[in-house]
Amino acid sequence: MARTDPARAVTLTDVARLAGVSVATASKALNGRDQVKDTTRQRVVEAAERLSFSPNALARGLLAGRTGTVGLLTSDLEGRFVIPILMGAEDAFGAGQVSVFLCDARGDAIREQYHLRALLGRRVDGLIIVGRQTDPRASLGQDIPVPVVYAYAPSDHPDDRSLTPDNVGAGRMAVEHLVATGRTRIAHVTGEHAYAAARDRAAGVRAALAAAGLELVGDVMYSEWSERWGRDATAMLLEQHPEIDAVLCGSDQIARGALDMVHGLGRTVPDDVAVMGFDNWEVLTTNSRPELTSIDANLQQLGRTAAQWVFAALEGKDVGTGTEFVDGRLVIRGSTVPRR
Amino acid sequence: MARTDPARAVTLTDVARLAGVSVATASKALNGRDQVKDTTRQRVVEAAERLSFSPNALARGLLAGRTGTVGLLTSDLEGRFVIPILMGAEDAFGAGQVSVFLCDARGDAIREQYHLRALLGRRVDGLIIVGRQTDPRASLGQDIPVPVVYAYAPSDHPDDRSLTPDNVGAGRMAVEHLVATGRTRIAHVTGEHAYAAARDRAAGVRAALAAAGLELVGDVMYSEWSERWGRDATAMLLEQHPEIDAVLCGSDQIARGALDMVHGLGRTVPDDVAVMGFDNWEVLTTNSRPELTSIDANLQQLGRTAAQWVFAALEGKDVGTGTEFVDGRLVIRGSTVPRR
DNA sequence: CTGTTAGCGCCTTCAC
DNA sequence: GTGAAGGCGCTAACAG
Repeated sequence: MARTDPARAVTLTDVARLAGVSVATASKALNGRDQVKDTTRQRVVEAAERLSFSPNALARGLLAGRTGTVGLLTSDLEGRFVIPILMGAEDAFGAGQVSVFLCDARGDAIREQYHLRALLGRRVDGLIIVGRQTDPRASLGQDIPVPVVYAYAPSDHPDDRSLTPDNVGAGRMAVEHLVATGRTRIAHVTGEHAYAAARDRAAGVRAALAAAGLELVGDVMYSEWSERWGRDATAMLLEQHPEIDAVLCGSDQIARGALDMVHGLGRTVPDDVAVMGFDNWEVLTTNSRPELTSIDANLQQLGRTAAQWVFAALEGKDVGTGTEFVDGRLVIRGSTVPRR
Repeated sequence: MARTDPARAVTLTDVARLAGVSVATASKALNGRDQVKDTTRQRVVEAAERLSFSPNALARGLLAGRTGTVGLLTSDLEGRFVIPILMGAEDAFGAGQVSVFLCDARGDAIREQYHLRALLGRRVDGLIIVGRQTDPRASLGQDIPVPVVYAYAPSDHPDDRSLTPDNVGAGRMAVEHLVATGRTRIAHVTGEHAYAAARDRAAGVRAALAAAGLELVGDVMYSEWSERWGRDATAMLLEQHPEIDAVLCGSDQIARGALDMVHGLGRTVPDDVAVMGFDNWEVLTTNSRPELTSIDANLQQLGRTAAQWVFAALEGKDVGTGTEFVDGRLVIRGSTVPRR
């Protein structure tokens, strides 16, 4: 293991001493201030490199009031949503410029408070709160001393700033794609009715069908977000409505189950029946046979925007209030369009 | 959005003034030092609460030389391995006691150096480096001024401290389970030969078969870590070796493909053929029909141990050097044992 | 018991 | 150009 007792971290004082200047001069030299003779700067820089000096960001932050640090507080156990959001945020901040504290509250309000206190104590410059559903979540309140952006799960308070996928639009987009590929007898199998994501997508589906002069085959089928449900629902559908030519599923998991069952009942995808899902979870969509068309929620983009808002707010810009919706993106694969 | 210009964060000085004591006394009162009169402590605590004071961890860290902060530096894009490890680390540290910086180098050495500098500049107390394969990775070197533990991907330097899944043992464990359920004609379909995980598991498989007086059916089949390969390989296997009674797959993804193909060729799982995988990736294992037996790598445990080592090293304890292997855990589901 | 003093590492005035 | 001094918020050591 690396040296455990580092004697003492190297400080600006050490660099200054080695370069034979005062700390003030060393500071100026290293920070590109212009009131330093070139040769002096040279000496200081060399000394810093020789000691592999890295300035103490704590001391700097203490003085500056900025820490270059952001908290990402999530309740998304699996990391399925939070990871792309984290990556988007890193993109926006620039690697190494801003570091991100990632805390997982595990759906526990007490733990969330703990982490919140810890983050504020560490003087993060801003907070991004990531939920695991798109249903509004309880606001952290208005008296947090740093900018807060709610991502994925919007805040339930209108004065907060939130960013969430446009699931109504995603539902619409899905149906428009199916209609464009010539499908007219479309069913919708989705997850729990308790989830806004399920209800919103269904609303978009209905709207787009109406706009196309079509009707949904059967009712929207709500149940659990699982492959099992996808299989069961599809079996019922094909039994009751054999004329179906598309099963639009509320998630990629459900779609995988649907795909399975369509095959199991001797029909082909996409020729007899198109199947598509939502989320574009690649491990599911790119490994099925055929690969699965899906709507990607653009979470990385969402994370990038959230980070930009935090940043903008820090600079005193007004980023507004309320919830903004991020457009999804259609990813077409073999389950809706035959390879030619 | 929350208040953007916080005037100024509330400081111990504010609390002290409101309570009518000196900052030193306020500090002692809030930190449970015993040389404070009870009524005074009361007043200070009340003042702190009224102002919702939270101590500046930067200032504290500056003084103490400890920041209560750990860096988790990963190259695991998907977060599949890093998330359980992060959670284990949080468990070990205790929520709110230690905060974790999560940085994703995205497999880029330059970006890794950037993040490393940033983390050291922020004076993390320790580092956990998480790779995305179990193959040894380049050491960060011996002159990092804080304890470093390599998790999942061990370091290639013998003086570093590493923690990685015991894949040989996992392979053995898998075969022992299959043999215990009465299987004797076992094939092994796995991922890329370039991955130590694939080779190690295969070595364990061979060892356990030999110990049981059995032989592998055909050769170990190496190719890609995908469902597609699981399907293709299984089709070939059942064609060439129709006597097979178990397909042991190198990952859950491959196992899903195998399951698919066994069904597709009109055999039943687990009655005719048992199927099992590795990793216990629940979205795959618990949604198949039947559910998939797998070996869980105990990554959360791995994260917990890594964190404990960092912690121990910080307290000057010797945590040794070299690579330690974490045992896997057999998770039995319907794909190897029929429900009765 | 409480207050004063000093200093953690750094940066920013302000003299020289 | 360079150095000395002050202060960011906090705690430990020492006075009172």
